[in-house]
Amino acid sequence: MLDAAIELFGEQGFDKTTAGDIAARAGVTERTFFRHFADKREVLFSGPGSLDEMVAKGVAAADEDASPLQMVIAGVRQAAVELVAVRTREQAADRVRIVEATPALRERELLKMATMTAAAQAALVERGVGEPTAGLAAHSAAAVFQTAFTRWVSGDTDLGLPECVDEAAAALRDLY
Amino acid sequence: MLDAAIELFGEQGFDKTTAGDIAARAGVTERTFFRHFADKREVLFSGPGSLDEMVAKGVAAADEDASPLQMVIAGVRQAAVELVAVRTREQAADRVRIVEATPALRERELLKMATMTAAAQAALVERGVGEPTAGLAAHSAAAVFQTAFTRWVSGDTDLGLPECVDEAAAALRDLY
DNA sequence: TCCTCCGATGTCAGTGACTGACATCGACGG
DNA sequence: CCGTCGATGTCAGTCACTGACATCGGAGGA
Repeated sequence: MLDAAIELFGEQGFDKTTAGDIAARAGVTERTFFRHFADKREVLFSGPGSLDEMVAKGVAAADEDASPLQMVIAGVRQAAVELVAVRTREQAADRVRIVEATPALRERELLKMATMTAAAQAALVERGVGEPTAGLAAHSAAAVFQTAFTRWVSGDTDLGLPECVDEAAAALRDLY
Repeated sequence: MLDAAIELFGEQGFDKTTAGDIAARAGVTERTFFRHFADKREVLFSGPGSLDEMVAKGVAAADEDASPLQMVIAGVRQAAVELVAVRTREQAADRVRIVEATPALRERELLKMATMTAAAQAALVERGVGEPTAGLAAHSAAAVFQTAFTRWVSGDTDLGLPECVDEAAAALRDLY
């Protein structure tokens, strides 16, 4: 079903593909499609294991005497490690191509990213960081992740995703 | 039309309000509604003067020998100044209440924010900042703006929006 | 003054995303 | 062999949005 969706989106684009098309290729009914996914876009965002949990785990496991920023960055690095275990760069690139081509999908991606940011913030607060600081740090970490992911997918580098995170984190430090 | 929409969303919520309802209260047809707004959500995001332009203007006007981060923050501060000239805190709070209550609207808001971030990044690049640095700085500035805006709207402070931006910018510096 | 043109609006029919209610069917325990 | 239950199919309906075409009122020229 997920495969059917990715195929069709790749072939004819997201907008030209109806929910019925996807269901048909997957051998089910449109109705069952909507029982599995809240809406048509969600097909592309419902892999196993959410970014949220990965990041939260990473933050929780971060070094005791690290700064808030170091803790969240450890969190997104952890997420990066777990992510490459599930998806190849090739798959990620295909997915990115589809998402970038459709505003509606970009929107959904931003929502997922915001959810991850909120999870990171909550995890920081859990570890005793103040609210405003946690929010700022979480957003910074999200920026690092996004920068790293974009670079990784672009193919301009041979680095793995976690190494790209390290690189982006270093660039962030240089902002000051 | 915009007023009709805000009223109805406040009264019965976004989901329970059809595009036809809004049009009817505004004394026009549903079809005309969709000629003015790309979709139902867009009503809440199509005020006069976009954040993008304000930020870009602010970045362009920033001090010559400022750091990239200082430039973008000047940009969002400029946007803050122009924004309070158009909307009262009360109006902003009403709008926030509606948006927060509806995932679909949160999504759209995130898209607008991302657009602003992209504009900020482009403005930085325009002033000679390197791509990755510009991206990170723009995201940081977006985080500052969001933090400031949230605080301003919350009513926990008597500060104006621009002053909240200053406050958040100071908190960002303290991350290091 | 009348005609013409044009932008804004109304009308209508159609597509597609999603939802609720109900029927069906196959596995599984009793 | 029967009852139950979760997953699926069926069907009808609502609503967001779109394209094609008709209408209408005002600005400007003959």
